[in-house]
Amino acid sequence: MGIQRRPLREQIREELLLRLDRGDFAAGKDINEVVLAAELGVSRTPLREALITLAGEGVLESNQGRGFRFAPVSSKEFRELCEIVAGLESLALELSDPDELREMAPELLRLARGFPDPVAEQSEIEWHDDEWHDLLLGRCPNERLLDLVTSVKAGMRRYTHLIAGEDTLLEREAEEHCRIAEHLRAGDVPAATAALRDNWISGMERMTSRIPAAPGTA
Amino acid sequence: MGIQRRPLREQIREELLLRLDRGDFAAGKDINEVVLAAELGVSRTPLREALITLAGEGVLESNQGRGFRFAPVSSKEFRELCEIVAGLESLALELSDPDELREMAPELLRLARGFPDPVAEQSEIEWHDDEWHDLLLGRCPNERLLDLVTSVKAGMRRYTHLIAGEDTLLEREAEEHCRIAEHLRAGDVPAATAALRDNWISGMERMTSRIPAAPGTA
DNA sequence: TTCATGTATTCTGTATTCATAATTCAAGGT
DNA sequence: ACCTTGAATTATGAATACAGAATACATGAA
Repeated sequence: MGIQRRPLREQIREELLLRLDRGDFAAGKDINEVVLAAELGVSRTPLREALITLAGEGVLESNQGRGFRFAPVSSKEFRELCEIVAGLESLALELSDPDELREMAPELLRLARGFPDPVAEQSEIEWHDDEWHDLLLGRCPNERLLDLVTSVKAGMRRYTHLIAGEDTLLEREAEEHCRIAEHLRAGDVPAATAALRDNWISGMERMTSRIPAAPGTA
Repeated sequence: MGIQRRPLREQIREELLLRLDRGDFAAGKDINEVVLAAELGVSRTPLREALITLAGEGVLESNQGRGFRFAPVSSKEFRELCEIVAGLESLALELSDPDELREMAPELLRLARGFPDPVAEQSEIEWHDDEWHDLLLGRCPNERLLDLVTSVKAGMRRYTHLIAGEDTLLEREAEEHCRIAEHLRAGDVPAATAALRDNWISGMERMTSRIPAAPGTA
């Protein structure tokens, strides 16, 4: 590829999401723009542009005069996000060409089975999960829908690090992925859609207990 | 209410959406930030913040070095947006409390019937339609979902002015709204959901013919 | 001691300035 | 005549500067 020339705001946005994954930011804590800009080696302007973008995606919240903060986690919001993603992903599946889905099923199955690798890195696992879902939706012709899914999932990143080191959760996940892939291989899209919904809803229920109740935990 | 103190970027965003509704902007035409900022009486900074927000919502698109432009309309995108909103609104309906929906049904019916008012203003009609859908979804407990619907609908505003003066379209719309409300009154949420989906899909098909094919029409 | 009030400080929100990429147009060469 | 090339112009992307709101703190009264 040639020299990449992308707006700083996008690079900053990605860097912030990365840091979010690493759990660098205390949720609910105000962001100091000057400090963060200095840390990133950029000026406040593109930083603020990135912050505004993230606020639009629900990753951050902004209050007049008090700037931005990483939105505190709450089981209610997590539930809401899961419901949304479940709806969007199953919609994407319904809009995909059934034949192409069937073609893709073996690959999906292979990926799902190779899930609980020996002792994979945590970040590796999360990436793996994302990749599986991306592959699943890749054939959906509705590009706006795919963008939307990506955007909403960005808002869920605050919750992903909570599953750190939970092997049982991941096994259940892999199991359900297999089931979805099986349905697709059989050409039964409605069943696959239902299984996908279940995947998100049950995942939500498994997670919801480990979300701290009190919002203002310093 | 007290004194309103909101960031300029939000006010600017709304003003731009308003102008979009009025059809002030030629789709596909580049936006000159200096000129527009002067026109609005603000500096480029909050204007750019609003533009970035709108780009995140899909109303605008931005290309490196070439700034922002109102995304050209395309029947493909319109179809995609309709599919998304249909999915999101029916999801919202499914997540609502059936009893509350039934309580609300008479009001919905009343509004739907009062639809094709004598010779209402175009903007009035659009507002009326929005209000009906807002009322329909108002009882959904998933706040994030409602925000998302609002955001996606903002991206559809570029298409609303295309229905100007199409009475038959509006009549069909009112008719379908009645049908949805009837289902809700009967307590049949699945049927209402299906009707809502149909409402969007058929609306899409009715509209799709009047979207100019060529993107670069000055 | 506790609460209220005034002041100082910090940080955001907005404006302005600067640098550089993109576009336009004209001149020269094929 | 047409294409290429380069300078000039224009507009964006980014940095800096400024004004005002929000917060913290200290001082004083009840």
